[in-house]
Amino acid sequence: MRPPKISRDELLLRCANTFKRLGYHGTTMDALSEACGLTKASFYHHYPNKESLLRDVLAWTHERIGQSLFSIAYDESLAPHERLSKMGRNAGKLFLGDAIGCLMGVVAVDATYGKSELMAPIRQFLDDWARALAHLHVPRFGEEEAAELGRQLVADYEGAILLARIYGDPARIDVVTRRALKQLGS
Amino acid sequence: MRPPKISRDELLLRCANTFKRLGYHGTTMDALSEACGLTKASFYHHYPNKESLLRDVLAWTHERIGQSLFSIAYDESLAPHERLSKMGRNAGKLFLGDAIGCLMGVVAVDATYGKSELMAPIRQFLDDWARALAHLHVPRFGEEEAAELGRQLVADYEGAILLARIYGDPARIDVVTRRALKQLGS
Amino acid sequence: MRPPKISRDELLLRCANTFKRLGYHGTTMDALSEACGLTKASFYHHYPNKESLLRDVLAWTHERIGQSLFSIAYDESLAPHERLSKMGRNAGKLFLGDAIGCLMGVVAVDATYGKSELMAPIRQFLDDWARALAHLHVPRFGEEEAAELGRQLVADYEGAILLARIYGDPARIDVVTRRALKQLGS
Amino acid sequence: MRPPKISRDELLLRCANTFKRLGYHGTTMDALSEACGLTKASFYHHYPNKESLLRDVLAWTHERIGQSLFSIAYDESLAPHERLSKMGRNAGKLFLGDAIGCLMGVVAVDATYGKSELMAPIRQFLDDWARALAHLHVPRFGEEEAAELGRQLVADYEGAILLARIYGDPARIDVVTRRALKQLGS
DNA sequence: AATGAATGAGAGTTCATTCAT
DNA sequence: TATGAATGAACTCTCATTCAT
Repeated sequence: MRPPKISRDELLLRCANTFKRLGYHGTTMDALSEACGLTKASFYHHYPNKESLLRDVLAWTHERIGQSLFSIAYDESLAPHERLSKMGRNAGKLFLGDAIGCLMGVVAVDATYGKSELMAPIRQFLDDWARALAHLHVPRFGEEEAAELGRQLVADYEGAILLARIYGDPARIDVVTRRALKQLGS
Repeated sequence: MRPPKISRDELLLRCANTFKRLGYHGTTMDALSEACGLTKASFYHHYPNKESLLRDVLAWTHERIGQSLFSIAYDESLAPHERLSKMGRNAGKLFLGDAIGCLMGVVAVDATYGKSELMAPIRQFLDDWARALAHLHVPRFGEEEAAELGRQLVADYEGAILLARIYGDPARIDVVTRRALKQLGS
Repeated sequence: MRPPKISRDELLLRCANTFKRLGYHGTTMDALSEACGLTKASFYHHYPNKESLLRDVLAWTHERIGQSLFSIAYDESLAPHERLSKMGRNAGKLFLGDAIGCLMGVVAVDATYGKSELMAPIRQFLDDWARALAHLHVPRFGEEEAAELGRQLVADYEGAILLARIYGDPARIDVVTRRALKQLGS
Repeated sequence: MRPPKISRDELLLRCANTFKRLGYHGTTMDALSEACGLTKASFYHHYPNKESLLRDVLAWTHERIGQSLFSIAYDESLAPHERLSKMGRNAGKLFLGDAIGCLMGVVAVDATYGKSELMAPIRQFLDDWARALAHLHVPRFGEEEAAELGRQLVADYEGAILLARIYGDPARIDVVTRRALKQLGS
């Protein structure tokens, strides 16, 4: 048996980028397999269908962004505003590259209203993100208000990412971070 | 000659809602014609293809929201914070109903990256919205800063609408309005 | 009741030209009605369906070409070679104009093998033409050989018309006439 | 990997015959795929659309008839009149079988006037044929007159094939050969 | 007779998925 | 695992024809 031409990680990364760029309905199995350097039939050895692939892509993306972004919020070796700043910088990278956008937001928009079970993992992702951002605000605002601020910041980031995509202008994302830093008080 | 089964306005409204709910790629001509109470073939009597329909739907939506939302910003008989408040209330209605979401945002996400000419009308819509919101902030913040605040508010609203869609919770949109009112100073 | 916007003759002429240009399958009811300056629905007041229209178009064309072309062969006031020459000149006109081609040949090619009842009027047309040309050769070649020469000449003309269409070069048709004149002996 | 149900050659032959029988507009993708023993979707695995298929069918037909018909003209081991006779016999076979007709002529008639780029390969085919026939007449008539005779003979053959199709009488084609042999002088 | 609107049947094409080597 | 071939279902769009004023 030949070894796989592509690792699971590489495959998921490339598929995530493709979904992010084209949306769920706009992404064909051809586009996915080509992005992975496989033929369509070979691709099906890795995933039995488009939806189960998407599920894994969402989970993998959650995991990846959890480690490289959300985790920063809990790094007690840095001051809250330093963590927030670092998170903002990393967000800039994660939501750019290949195509501007947030996979979760993109999928939420065009795969919703018909496949509601896809919304659960997306909500979990956003909840996790909100929790991380909230954590930074607890010292200054208390549990309850921090939770609300976290949710608001997630919405702000998603809005900024969407506009960045539409205008082709990544800088819009940083605006959110700066406003949040001011609010936190550096 | 036989009377039309549906008026142009009614048709565009229903199609707009369908696109908003299912996205561009997720919307089939069958879905559109059924939404209008027509057969697929009859639908083509009104529009020659899906993309030209979308173009008209976008223009019509811009026009409609321009009149019912953006115009409020220029009603000098109200104080700025009253206008902002009214705009927020109307936004709540316009982006709900049938499906939570902003047509422009939805289309931008799943029809982008391939049909860049569709982005122009979407940007114009967002620019118009930002200009209206900016107008309210000029007295207090001056032209330049107001412009920036307008753009930020649009992003905030879009983010809130997206999260409202994902969580099925329309109240998220009001949060943006309240925050903006505080910023304006009532 | 309004008077018709178009006479029967004018309608048949325009439809004949359209069929000649686009072929039977390539001609749509839209093309036919537009050629007649009518809407599609109005067109159906004149003819109930495409095939019965074609039947009339073929009959009318036969009649028309019979009078302006075949009849020349029986004009005993001219010498045979003069009649042949005149027929050649008229053919040049009849098979050009609007589109190079012979309606009968065009229809035979793309409406055959499926609607064989359409072939009968086409054969009658060609038989009539062959008879006319044969008539010119009887004095010199006798009944039997003349009949064969008539059939051959029809084939020669049809071939020349086809090539004239393909190369966009009407002159090809005259070559047949000149060769026939030589054969007849002027 | 699964073996193809049909070879490229077989596919092109069957499609050529189908186009020849039904014309370009009269031939549906269903008819083509059925002729090849494939489903419509499978057919698209071989050719991406109807027009590119036609292009290949024309080129392949040119190639095939070039080898089995035109090449005879250049076989210097036979006397010119023997070559002409042999070409006539082969033509009889090539333009019969499955349906009487010349693919090039059929396509020229019903795919013309709108897709002029399809005419180029058809003209090349006819030019090649004319050149081959001309070659046989050079010894006796000289370059220039031979060229003209070649073109005339092609038109004669096309006319005869058309009439053979209309009357269902293949023998009409041989008449052209006999006349040409007499002209050449045996 | 004229016409804008409507429509069932199909045409060309794409897509997610399966087969067989 | 890899892959060229195959396919049913669905999708966008066209066409001949009918309806209703």
